[in-house]
Amino acid sequence: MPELIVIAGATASGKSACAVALARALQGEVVSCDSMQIYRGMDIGTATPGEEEMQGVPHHLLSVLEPGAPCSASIYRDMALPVLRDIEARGRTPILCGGTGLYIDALTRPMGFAAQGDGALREKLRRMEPGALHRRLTEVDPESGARLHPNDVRRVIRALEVYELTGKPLSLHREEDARRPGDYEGVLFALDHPREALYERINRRVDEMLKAGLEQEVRGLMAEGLARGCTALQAIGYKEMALYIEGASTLEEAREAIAQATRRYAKRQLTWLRRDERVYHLDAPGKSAEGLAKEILQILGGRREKRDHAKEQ
RNA sequence: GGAUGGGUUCCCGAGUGGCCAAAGGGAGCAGACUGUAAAUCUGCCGUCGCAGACUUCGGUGGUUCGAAUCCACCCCCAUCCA
Repeated sequence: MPELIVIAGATASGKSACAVALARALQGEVVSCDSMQIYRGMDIGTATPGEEEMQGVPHHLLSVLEPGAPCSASIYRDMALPVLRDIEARGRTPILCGGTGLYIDALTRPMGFAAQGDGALREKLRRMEPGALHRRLTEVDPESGARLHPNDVRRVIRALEVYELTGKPLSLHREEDARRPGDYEGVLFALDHPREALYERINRRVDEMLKAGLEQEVRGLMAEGLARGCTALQAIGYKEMALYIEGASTLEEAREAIAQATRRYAKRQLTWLRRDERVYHLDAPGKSAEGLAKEILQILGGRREKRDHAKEQ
């Protein structure tokens, strides 16, 4: 299984710059792994790197979907695999960079994602009350029933959906997946900051986004008549700005709400990364992107040595 | 100076004699996560802890078997009158 270098870490931890520095050192190209930067017209609020930040390094999977288009971990993987293979075919090193943990796993862990979502079926299930849904799941798939909290309606519905669509319980799909290899062996790096410092960086970044014209960006998207439930409008920064633009909040309230939602998001990312045993945690404070890239190269070198060693034995 | 309304645990906010360490929400912390993942969901949340104990509801002093809740005085805040 080929290795895939992944720059992970919470939002605002400095991933983009680090990925660029590493790409320059490795003759590599950056592949974004971000569920929101993938959308067109959402550059400011998602902190999509601009020309200058990219420093000539090719970037992929940024701004490639229409904001109204659906996306999912599975769709993302279908788009990312050919990109990764193309980069490799050209003799260059892909560097995955992004904060969407599930998307990272879609490429680096064996995940089948069973059946495609079925809107009508979901709609039908959504009409049932949560307790009944959960009881039904427990009947057809006791394992998933035990694993999922009755209030986790979204996942309960998905588990039921998978069963209805494939005739096989989700837990069985997961078991089968676990026996297959993933597409890549992920080598993940997280840029760690003390919590307070990270929150400080987030606050600063929100102010910068506002200054850079987030309001105009959101107005532009709204003018396109996006459906209220679409992916783009569930992005942090966008839903809050939409409220402000509609007059439901003040600008100051929107700013605070964005910063707060971003902090909570960062926290969830940290939880996700903490339980991922593959992650190399790098102390980021005070270090340049180049310095961090150098550390990563050292770790990669060490891994290679170990691996070659093992082969010789 | 007078009148009225208020001061509750990090914040907002319920609570008007025992069922109150005190509803609810927010924040914070921790966790989950297989086609919505920047989404969605869960737990903890005065202190120590096993039971239980201890300290809290602006301050002080009362009434009472018992007070965040009643009384007195005081301090602050808001609005109105002067």
